Amino acid sequence: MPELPEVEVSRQGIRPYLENQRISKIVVRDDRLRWPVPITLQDAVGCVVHEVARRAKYLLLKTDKGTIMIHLGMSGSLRVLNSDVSAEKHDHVDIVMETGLCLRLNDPRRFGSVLWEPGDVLQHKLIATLGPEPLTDDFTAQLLFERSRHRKAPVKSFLMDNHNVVGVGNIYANEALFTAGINPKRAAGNISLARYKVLVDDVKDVLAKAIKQGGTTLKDFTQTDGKPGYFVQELQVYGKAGKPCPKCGELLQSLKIGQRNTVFCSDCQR
DNA sequence: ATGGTGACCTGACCGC
DNA sequence: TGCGGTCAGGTCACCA
Repeated sequence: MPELPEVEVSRQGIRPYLENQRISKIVVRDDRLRWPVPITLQDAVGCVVHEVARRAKYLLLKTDKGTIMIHLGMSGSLRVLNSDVSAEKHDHVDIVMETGLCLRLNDPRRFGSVLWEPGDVLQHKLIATLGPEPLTDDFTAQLLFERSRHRKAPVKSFLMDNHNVVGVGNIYANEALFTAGINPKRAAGNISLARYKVLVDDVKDVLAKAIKQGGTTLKDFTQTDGKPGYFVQELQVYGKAGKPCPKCGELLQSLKIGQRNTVFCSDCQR
């Protein structure tokens, strides 16, 4: 589920229940996530969460002693509920607040992670080398253009590479390249500045729109039914191989780029 | 440095 | 009903 929009929607959803509240207990039912959940995570107990931030797809629960870093991987999701609600399958970690509410991570595939960084979280190994946030002014066509010169990797792989820009996952890479009219196989180094301008605008548009719409589905993070999820979006190409292109009617093609399913229109995307 | 691949996991789905 | 194969929204480590 999580691409950047869902992570941001999750951040907004959990924030009111965590900010300025003290952590009273952390329950780790299964520490076998992408990286083992560290024992030091318990250092967060007793701390007040003063900010719920986000960097790339990491949610950052900041305290005076350090930061809890949560990544949802491919299948993770978060809920806020009363801590006495019994855990279900794949409910691996609870961060229990003094209010009696807890943040509960469910992650069937265990590709997610929960880590503890006592120092500057932006210097953490997994975060320090990341590219700019797509929804800030740091993400520019000029940057993509310069970074991509002499690169022969497909533009789709280039766009999904966290070192160039964070938070563009498979769905939105497909969507943005479609909207921008760029063939996903085209070498990144072979795309003009003008076309990167279009692409950057379209990446921003599609992400912003998804966040906005995702927000509307998120009625109440404390509900136990209906997980806070993504919902059906107006996706134009993702998951629609073999169907007509929304622009020209030609059938959408699919192929694998970097092991990921890629859908595009061979007429509209050059 | 770059780019391509395997690996980490579970669950849903499809065809036999 | 069961079994095997395939696929899935991420991303790091490793090798040529």
